[in-house]
Amino acid sequence: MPELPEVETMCRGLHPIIGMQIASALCPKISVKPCGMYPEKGKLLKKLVGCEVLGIERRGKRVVIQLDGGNLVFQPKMTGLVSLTDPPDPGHVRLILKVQKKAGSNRKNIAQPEQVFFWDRRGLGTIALWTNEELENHLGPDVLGIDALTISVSELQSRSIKSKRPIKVLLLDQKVVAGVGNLYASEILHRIGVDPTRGADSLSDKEWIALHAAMLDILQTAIRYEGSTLGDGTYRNALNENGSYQNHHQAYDREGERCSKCKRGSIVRIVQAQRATFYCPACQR
DNA sequence: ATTAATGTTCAGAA
DNA sequence: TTTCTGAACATTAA
Repeated sequence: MPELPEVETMCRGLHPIIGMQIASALCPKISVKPCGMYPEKGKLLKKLVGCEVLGIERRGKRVVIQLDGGNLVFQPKMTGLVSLTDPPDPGHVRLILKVQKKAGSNRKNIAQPEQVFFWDRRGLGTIALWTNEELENHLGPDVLGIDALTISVSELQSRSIKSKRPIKVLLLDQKVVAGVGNLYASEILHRIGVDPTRGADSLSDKEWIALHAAMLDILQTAIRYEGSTLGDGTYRNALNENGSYQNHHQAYDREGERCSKCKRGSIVRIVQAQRATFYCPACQR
């Protein structure tokens, strides 16, 4: 399920490895197909060994481990998980990095992690080692940005306003704004009472302002709750605990339930661009 | 036993 | 140029 809040939570959980060194890198033998890697597996693993972890950063829905040998970029897609604790099961671990204190480091022995793993049940996720330039080339403007520097209303509006695509579908386009996922797109539009099927070009200035504010508020709130752990429970925070924002969803996965906002309509499920959308036809116009 | 659905995104076609 | 479709993959529920 990794959307922005879940990826942000993963990144925060990785901070203890900053300053440490990669002692070894391996792909465990598993019965399912290996996940996508760039460069190809052998080269990638070799390049990682000996690198020092300089920092951790979220870019859109990607986890970036900054190394002195490049940026190690994980794209969790549907079911990926980057963590220091135990994976949900051993059969879908795609990469293990053993980490150690750097020689000569004077770091105290405060909960030194021993390994980082990338677990991905479906295996749609990817791992890439990119230069700074390659990383920048793959970036869209982030919803929350570095150090919570957010995209502005005018920037959001100018990037969207010419499009006739349904507003819900447009919010999922990572080239327009990076970080909004399927679940949170439904929540955002429900909050501001806008019908997800409306063309992006039909929104008023006032609605763009509301959309922008709701987007930031919902995503930041979801980060505080460490994301949403859905049905199959694959997503966990750094301590291997479930997120809790799923308890605050107003629309997503609430088909048939009474709308919490208007108390009149009930939530319906439709399909847009082959993805589920949940909304209240009574109050989202 | 099939089929549909699941958090994402990319290439290629329309 | 923009927008839509299918594919990548594993698993569970209907």
